[in-house]
Amino acid sequence: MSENTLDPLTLFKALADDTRLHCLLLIAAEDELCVCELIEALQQAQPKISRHLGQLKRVGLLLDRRQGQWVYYRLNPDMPEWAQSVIKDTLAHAPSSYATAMRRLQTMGERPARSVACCS
Amino acid sequence: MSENTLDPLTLFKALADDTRLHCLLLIAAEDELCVCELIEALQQAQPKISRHLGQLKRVGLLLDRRQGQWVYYRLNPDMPEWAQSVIKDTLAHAPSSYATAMRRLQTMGERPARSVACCS
DNA sequence: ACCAAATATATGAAAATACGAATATGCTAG
DNA sequence: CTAGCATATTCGTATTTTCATATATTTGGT
Repeated sequence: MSENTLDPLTLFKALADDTRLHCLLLIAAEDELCVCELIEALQQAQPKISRHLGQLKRVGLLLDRRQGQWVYYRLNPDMPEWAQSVIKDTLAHAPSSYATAMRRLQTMGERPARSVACCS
Repeated sequence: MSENTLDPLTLFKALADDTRLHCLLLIAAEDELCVCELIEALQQAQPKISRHLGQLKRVGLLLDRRQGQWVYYRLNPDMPEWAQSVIKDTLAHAPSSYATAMRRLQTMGERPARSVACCS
């Protein structure tokens, strides 16, 4: 299905776009986010966010799960160690740019309830 | 002159090309390499190598010094901590692809003498 | 079954990037 | 100063990537 081993070039290409990088960093910081939250945080059109999330998923950086009408994305825990380190290092550096998106996220009303699938 | 603070997006864009990534990793592994060594190791045309090295230098990842007819490139020690970590993590992962280039480098005859500029 | 909300995908067009070929620059030797 | 080697840059083109718009899919509610 999706390519198995993530190589450095593929990782860096995936991170070489503003929208993708922000999505990934926000998700890494928040553990899990749904598409509508990313749309709000980054103030970007829905197809744009969705397309980029799709790419990140396809190269093995993200996993998704559907809960009702929402789709939540999280880091793929099977990502190679070194790739996780790269993301962690980048996240720690935390430039102001991504703090802005984070603020929008936190002041966002109506965030879908993250109920851990209880009753199907 | 060159932009001062290296942001994540700029770093990842710089690493999102096969030639640039290989150049950077080889240089990181060898401390310092001249253009002709990279040409040999990567088996790429001279203007191509030169152009990519120029980009890496412009964003602040590399420094160069001229010694006679040769130009040696090395990592910029003033690069932010997190960026150095990213490179180090990637290097440690060392995919087979870049081992090939490394081998070409080591079996390369006539490598210019790296004499630390003694007599000018 | 039908409608609305959330998300995904397809389709060109526009923008960014990379490339080869030719040329320019800088250095050394004679 | 001329020739030759190593490296850099320019230029036009080809390739890749991104985008907006429209459309499809999935789910929940009525």
